Amino acid sequence: MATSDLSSDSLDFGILHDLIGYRLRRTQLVFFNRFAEACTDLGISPGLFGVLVLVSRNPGRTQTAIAQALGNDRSAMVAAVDKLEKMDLVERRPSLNDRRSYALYLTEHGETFYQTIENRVREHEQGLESLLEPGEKDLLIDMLARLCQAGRNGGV
Amino acid sequence: MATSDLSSDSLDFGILHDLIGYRLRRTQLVFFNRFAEACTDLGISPGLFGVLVLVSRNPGRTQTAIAQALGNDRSAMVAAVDKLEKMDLVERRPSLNDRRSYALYLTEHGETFYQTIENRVREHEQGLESLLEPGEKDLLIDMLARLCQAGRNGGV
DNA sequence: TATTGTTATACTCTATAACTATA
DNA sequence: TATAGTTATAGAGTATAACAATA
Repeated sequence: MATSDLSSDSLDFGILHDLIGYRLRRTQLVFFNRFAEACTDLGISPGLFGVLVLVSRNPGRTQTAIAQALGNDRSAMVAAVDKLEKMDLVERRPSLNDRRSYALYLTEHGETFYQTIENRVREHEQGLESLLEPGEKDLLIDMLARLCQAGRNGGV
Repeated sequence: MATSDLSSDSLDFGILHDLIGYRLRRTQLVFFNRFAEACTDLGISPGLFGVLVLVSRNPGRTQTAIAQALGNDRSAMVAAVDKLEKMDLVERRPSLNDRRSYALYLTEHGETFYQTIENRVREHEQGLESLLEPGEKDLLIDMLARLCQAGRNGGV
């Protein structure tokens, strides 16, 4: 194979490298994969981790409340809570004032497990954060939060 | 329904709001949905747009070369190129020096179409970019590019 | 009538393995 | 033997529609 063909040298990305959306997608994929590497032995995906955080910080909320906060459909919560319940991390308790809904709580094991995985996630975050200059992370988070607000309305 | 229950007030996101990965996921979802709104009538998803850009800027490359540049598996390119070919935007030409592979080119219609959609995407980008202060976009792109490099090796 | 949890369903995206024809 | 394109397949992730129980 000659090196003069068109198969091996780097490609021109044109507008792609200047598009926030494209950069977001690629970077988010990196974070997702790195998260999976860091937490796969614990059986927790980024999505499940989000549920754990919200249940930990907001015990007693319903599945729908957690789903709405995370921006997911409530139907997606069923399998997620099923999985977390089978792992003995979360439990559904009958809601006191509304017999249609469950109140979600971390189990005793879930509380200690949560500390473990939150530490793991903090380490994971700090590892990636080290690619930024001091103070840049806060600005990055702030910019992403502002861009996210475009999702709340149709206009810009 | 009383307002004193635990269903309606905003939730505590704990560590989640400080995690770059979580912010990336939410923001990327907003961009994806906005892109879809802007380009759904043209039948082009963000992924297909990436293929169009790379074929436009690098005519004659193979499917595998495009796939690798975009970080996708070769097998995913088959359906993508099939779709773009049915839309008369891209054509597979037999490769001159390797009868296993195809060389990808924009069709004549693809060239004019590409100008249309690139303009559409530029408008879309500028709309979201307006949520940032002047000069912030370049820094954002730069930070995302640095974070992306964590995907090229296992270390940090 | 509206809402909660649930089920069934489907659609996208993505990755893997195996096949063929070439190299 | 290795590679390009292809196919079949499977796994996430996500969304919609409809249902029973309850509000």
